[in-house]
Amino acid sequence: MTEVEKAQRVRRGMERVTMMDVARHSGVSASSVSLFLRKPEAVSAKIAPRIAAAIEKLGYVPNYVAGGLAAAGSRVVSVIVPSLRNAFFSETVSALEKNLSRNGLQTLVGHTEYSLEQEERLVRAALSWAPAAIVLTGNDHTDGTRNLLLKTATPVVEMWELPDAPIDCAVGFPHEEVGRAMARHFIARGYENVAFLGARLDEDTRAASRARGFMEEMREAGCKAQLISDPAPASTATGARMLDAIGNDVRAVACSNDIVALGVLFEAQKRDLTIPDRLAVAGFGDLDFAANCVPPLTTIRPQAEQIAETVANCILNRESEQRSYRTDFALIPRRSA
Amino acid sequence: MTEVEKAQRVRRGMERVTMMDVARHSGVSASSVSLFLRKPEAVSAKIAPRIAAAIEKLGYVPNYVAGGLAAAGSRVVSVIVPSLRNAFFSETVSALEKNLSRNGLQTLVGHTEYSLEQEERLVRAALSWAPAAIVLTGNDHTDGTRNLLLKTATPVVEMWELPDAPIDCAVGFPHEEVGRAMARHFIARGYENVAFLGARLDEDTRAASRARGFMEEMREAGCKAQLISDPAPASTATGARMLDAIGNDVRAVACSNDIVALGVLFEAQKRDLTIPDRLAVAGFGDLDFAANCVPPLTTIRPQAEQIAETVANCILNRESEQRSYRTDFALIPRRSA
DNA sequence: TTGTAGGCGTTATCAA
DNA sequence: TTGATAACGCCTACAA
Repeated sequence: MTEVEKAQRVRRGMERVTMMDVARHSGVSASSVSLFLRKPEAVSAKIAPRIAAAIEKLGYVPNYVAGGLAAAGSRVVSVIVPSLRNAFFSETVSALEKNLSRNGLQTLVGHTEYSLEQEERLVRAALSWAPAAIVLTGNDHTDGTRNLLLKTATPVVEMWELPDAPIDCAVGFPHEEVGRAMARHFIARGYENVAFLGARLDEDTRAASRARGFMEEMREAGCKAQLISDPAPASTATGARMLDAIGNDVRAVACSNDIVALGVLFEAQKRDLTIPDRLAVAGFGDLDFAANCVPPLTTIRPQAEQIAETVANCILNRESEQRSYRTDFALIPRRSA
Repeated sequence: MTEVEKAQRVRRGMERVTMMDVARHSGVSASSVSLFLRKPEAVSAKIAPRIAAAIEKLGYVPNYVAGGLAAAGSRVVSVIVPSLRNAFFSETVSALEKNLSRNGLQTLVGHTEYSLEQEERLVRAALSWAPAAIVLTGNDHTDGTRNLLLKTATPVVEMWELPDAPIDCAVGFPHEEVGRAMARHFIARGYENVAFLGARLDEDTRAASRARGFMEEMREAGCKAQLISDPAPASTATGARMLDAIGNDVRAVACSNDIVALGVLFEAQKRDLTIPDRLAVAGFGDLDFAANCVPPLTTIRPQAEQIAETVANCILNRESEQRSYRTDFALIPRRSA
């Protein structure tokens, strides 16, 4: 069979250019090719260019599947987030991918749509790839997920939250404290009748923690605080809708996140409620628009990049096991509250 | 070695529960276990429960790496997008993942940050996983990428755009027409001095196509149209900044996308420019806030879900090769323009 | 219906 | 430095 014929068969998916083909073509053994691919300097200057030329000519693409099997462990990291549509997580995944790919690791994403059962299914599938690590969001998992993960040797990182009993590593910050910080900000400004507007709190346990911290701190300060909750996902429409549910005498609202807060801003504008004089508004996330909207939004900046970097470090330097890393967050006061 | 000992070794990563272990434990052969896993009904009612019990007890997780090698083809689909931070693509990836995982396919994402060289690297890595398919964004690729993909038997889908010469399948819509549609809308409303505000047009070739279509249609109608371009990524800040660059007599602006348009809305509000009386604004994307902002935003709805579904179909029904599928888009007129 | 044998394309271990 | 050889864990014939 000529090389042209082989190329045709390859294109039709009947065959595939293997390391052995490269070896034959350059007159060396497959092991030398393998060695060249992993440590080019370990092979003599005589055959290196021959191998390189053969790879180029034959269009050889290494097969990581076979490599992973032989080496007992693949170069993929499985990242499981609640939703990619959520800016926090798409940003985290984005930053994580950047950090990992720099080190030759690839990212396999899954999203749970906030379902713990779906998460378990994804974890099971992820484990099937013998990944270099598994990254999960939060600390709320089914028993099945937990058992699966406790039983495996695969490094596990839980992110965006700090569990009391981490499965392995954890990177995040305490959301209750975020809620408390926002509450103290409100108290300092003299807002004594306030509300928390929460979207999908049953599923978004991090937002629920923020709500809890906020409510507690407020009540401990003797303020009147009500918790509004909408089962719909966070959106500007949800924010606008929740504004209907609060009493006329509420002076300030803390929102699930900036999207919800933006909805409140718009709705307030429609109703001619002056912000912050008539109603103060705060969000969470410091998304792109928070600094530019009218008025600019008081919010909490959570440092998604720092989380991603720390997670990547956890995975790359495996010496540091079973540790929890706390990342920063900062309250950014702006004109809206 | 007792089972407890084995479990310990597994946890330490020294060993792994294989199909053979399950087979031994349930007193059948490995092929029966394999068969059970793929076609549970093909195995006798006698041994099926025994196998199931052993899998459960041993915590067996199938190894897709080995499976993929033996079956010559893995169950991953590699999806490469410019950026996950961009709502269009995170939504597409999200919808795609949903459609694919329903059919037992997993999603491997990569993002290029709008670099064609990075895309080539990602394609090379993707190919190494012997994926079931590769999904790319747009039709602008390096020669290397194109050659790599032309040479392989792996199905390729280009999405979000309709190339003149697709590599394999393509799913999307013509962005020039989107720009023209927006221009016609402006013309119908009597806006005769207009501008296009483009973010990162050198890299975002789809936005550039929209800009081109818009400008051409406008000029063909004898209107005055200027093209503003900012090298920064699309953001509200970029939108606000670009508003500075247009002349005082411009009556309407079409934006790269809704985020940029939102920035314009905010900036206009700061300057007390009434919208749409003093300045009409239109976006692209129909993002969450477009219907709720003040005033609501005239925009183009691109149907990311339809794209994702069609791409998934292309991958799942391989009979339909080398076809281009055109997806819908619609101009949504709202108060801003 | 169940079991046996061979092979998928690499990597790791040794010996030369 | 290089090359032969044995895994890696599973799937797919084929045989029983």
